[in-house]
Formats: sequence, C-alpha cells, structure tokens
Amino acid sequence: MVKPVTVRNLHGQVVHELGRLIVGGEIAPGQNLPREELLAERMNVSRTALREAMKVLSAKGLIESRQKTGTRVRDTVHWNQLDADVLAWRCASMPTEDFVEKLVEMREIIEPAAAAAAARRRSPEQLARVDTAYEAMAAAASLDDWTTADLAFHEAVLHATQNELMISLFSVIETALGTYFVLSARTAGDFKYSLPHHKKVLDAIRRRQPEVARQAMTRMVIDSRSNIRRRGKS
Amino acid sequence: MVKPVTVRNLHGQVVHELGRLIVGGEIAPGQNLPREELLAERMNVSRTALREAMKVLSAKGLIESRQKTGTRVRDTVHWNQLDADVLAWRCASMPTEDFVEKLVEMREIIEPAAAAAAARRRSPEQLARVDTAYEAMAAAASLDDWTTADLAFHEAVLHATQNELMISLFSVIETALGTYFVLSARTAGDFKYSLPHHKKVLDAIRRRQPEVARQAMTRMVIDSRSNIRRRGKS
DNA sequence: CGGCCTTATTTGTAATACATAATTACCTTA
DNA sequence: TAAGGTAATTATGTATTACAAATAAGGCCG
Repeated sequence: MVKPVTVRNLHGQVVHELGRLIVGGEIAPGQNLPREELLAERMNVSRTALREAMKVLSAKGLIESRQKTGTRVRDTVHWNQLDADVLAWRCASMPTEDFVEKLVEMREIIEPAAAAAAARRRSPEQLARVDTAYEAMAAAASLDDWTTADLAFHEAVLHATQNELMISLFSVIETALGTYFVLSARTAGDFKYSLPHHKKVLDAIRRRQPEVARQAMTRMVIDSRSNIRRRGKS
Repeated sequence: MVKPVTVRNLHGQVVHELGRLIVGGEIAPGQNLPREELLAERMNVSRTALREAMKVLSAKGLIESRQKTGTRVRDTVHWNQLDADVLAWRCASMPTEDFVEKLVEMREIIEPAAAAAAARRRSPEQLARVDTAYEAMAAAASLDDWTTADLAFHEAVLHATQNELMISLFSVIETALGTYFVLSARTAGDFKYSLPHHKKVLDAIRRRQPEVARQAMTRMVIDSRSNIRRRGKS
C-alpha cells in the first residue's frame, strides 16, 4: 500500500535525498550547502544531475542559489508547504502528533465546505458518481472494499464541487494523512458504522441542500476523528 | 504594485515562458513538446538551461519526460494547482469569471475556519499582532494605509492559527486574487466600513470564542464579496 | 580612513560526447 | 504466414569540460 516512490531518474533521487535532509532539519535554514562541485562528488553524481535537482528544490522554495554566495536553505516560511513532496518529507521525518493535528484540521475544514459546494453545483453525472460510490460502500463485504469505496465517495464529492483547487488540496492532504492513518476504520466487525452519515450527505447533495450537506459532513468528520487509529509502521 | 517577476536566471525565464504556454492552453495536454535539441535552439538557449527548466515544470506536474517517447504535457488533473506559479499563469491567461469564483470560494472557506482556530490557540504575542494590525486599520488615513493594515490583519489571524498549511494556502490564494481585485475596497470615502466586522473578529479571538470568531469572519467575507471590484488592467 | 579596483570564488551557461531506455521495424523460425 | 525475438533508431539521461558572470573580500590608492 505504501508506495516506495522509486524514482527512476538520478536527479529525482538527489531531489528526494536532499529534500529529506532539509525538511528533516538535518540541514537547517540559513545554512549553506557545500559547493556544487564538492556536493556532486560526495553524492557520486555529475554536477549536471545535481543542478537539475537543485532547480527542483528551488521551485519548492527549499533552497536559494546565488553566485559567489552559494546555495543556502531558505527559511521555512518560504517552503511550498502544500507541495506533495514537501508534505511527504515532513510526514517521513516529523512524526509528532501536532503535525497530524494540522493535517486533520485542514481535512475537517475542507470536507464540510466541499459537501456544501457539491450540493449547490453538482451535475447529474457527478451525483451519480457519488451515488455509485455510496452503493459500493453499502455493498462492501470486506474492510478493504469498504475503504476503497469510502475514498471513492469522498473523491466523488470533491469532484462535484467543480473546484479543482479544492480537489487538489484535498488530494494532497489526504495522501499525507494516509501515511499515518487508516481513515475512519473501526474494527472489522462494524466497519460500516458510518454508512448512515454518508447517506445523509448523499441525500443532501441529491436534494441540493448545501447547509444540510455541510452539517452532515461535519458530523461525519467529527465522529471519524475519534475513530482514526494509528497505522502500524509496516 | 504588480511585480513583473523579472527572473534573473535564464532557466527561470524558460520556465515561465513554457509554463505560460502550457497553462494558457497553447500547448494542450497530451501534446508532445519538440525535441530538447530543437526546442533549445528555437528558444536560443542551451540544452542544459532548457533541461533545468523542464525539471522544474515536471516538479509542478505540468510535463512528463520519458526516453524515446519525448516530453508531453500532462493532463490538468496532475498539475500542482496550488503552486504559486501555476496559479499565476492561470490568472494571466484565464480571465474568466468562474476561476475568480473558485479563488473566492477557497478564501471564504479558509478565513472563517482560520478565525475559529486562532481564537482557540492564539498566543498572547499572536493576539498582540492582530491587535496592532487592527489599531493600524483604525488609524489609517488613506486607502493605501488601510489596505496594507487590512492585509496585515488577515495575515496575523492566519499566523495565530499556528497551522502553516493554512497560512500557506491563504498566502497562495490571496496572491492570486490580488491579481484581479482590490480586496474589500469601497470608495475612498468610506473605506473603513468593515472596521466593526474586524473588531468583532478581534474581540472573539481575544476572548477565545471560536464560534463567535467564525461567525464574525463569515459575515465579513460575505459582506466583502459583494464589495470587491475589478481592478483596472494597468 | 574611506572609496575604488582587483581578484578570487561560486554559480550560471554552453557545448560535446556518450549512456540508456523504449519504440519500431525487421528478420528469423516454427 | 504468424509469432517471437532481436537489432536499429531516436529520444531523453548523464557526465565532462570550458568559460561567462556576478559578487564578496581584500588590497591599493587617494
């Protein structure tokens, strides 16, 4: 389930290696990286590959290069915190509870708003997609089927908002959260406990009742917050 | 006010040039770019510079390069929609009303939630910062002073949430919106009309009343939505 | 002492050569 | 003839070298 992110390109490996070091705090903000020539030699890559990697890290706001001065790690306020890689590196290096809280907080902001927007604007096709996902949840025979359908449900709601910014945000947050948790999963015995919540959201979206959808989704995320459990570090 | 984004690096210019073309739709998703050698020659840069630029665009999810196949523009679902550059390119090329609506929608989701979170968690220093910004708004003698203080107020609230993901999201959205609008500005005559709204938010944050802060901020953004006006394309 | 200029150092850009992977076409073989 | 493998082709990937440009630092000169 956890993808190893096997980067095929050499510069991609360098990006991840340096990115992890920086976000992980092993190279602190304000600190300078070694000269390109040295660093390249030390990492056993050409200066070309190293530079391509550094341009990517620059684009993510992690570093800043200037002639003569060298390349230095920028302050965290400049980091692209919403970049998928940056988030992944944080997840890998900062297993503190408060970061998870921040991710959960974002999720709890987005989802009710998305439900409301979906109820306001969904097309018949988008409603059908939510409906299909709901039926799959209702029919799920295993925890695996359930979680797959559950994710599909939330994605369908997001798509129904017709706001790709919201979709993108949710996607990034959800991926990062997935590193830590099995979302909304109780025991295998009653993994369908939240089905009524989902039904209320679905119905509200069908009837185009934004506030009802918002409240239903709010209750769902509040309820699920206490039920998410730490994933084993397998 | 509108920064021309004069990129000093050559590859940075190439990034913006290609990024604009792609996001602007002049090079459609699925379409292949010319071979690196050809494209470099056509843009009057070395293959080295072009490749550094392409790595950045890859990191933003806009393109995908594979050996033999070439480099092709990826589908929009893979774009890093929350990347500052990608947003800027969209703003520059897609002046349709519905995109502005999406930005405003995001803002209206974030701000009330931020106000609530700020009321819950703000430190004395963070409260002081909000307070300072409010006083500056109250004392503003010109529309310019007002808008500066207004932005400082909202930034202070965001910082008080202690959630850098929210801060980053707001920052990106606000920058993009700034391309289009003078936010919350009425006529020069009564530019302080929203001061009472701000006071309610400030007081709620001071008294640690999350729901009050949320509602006050909600009223403020709803009120301001109808008062934002199109900026002249100066 | 202060301002200007030279110099040294680091990143920026270019050009070239070759490696690698993936597609395509051909060629072998049952 | 069709299936399969194999070699040629062609794009990006990587390495190396050389030089340009910017700028911090130190020395020179007024």
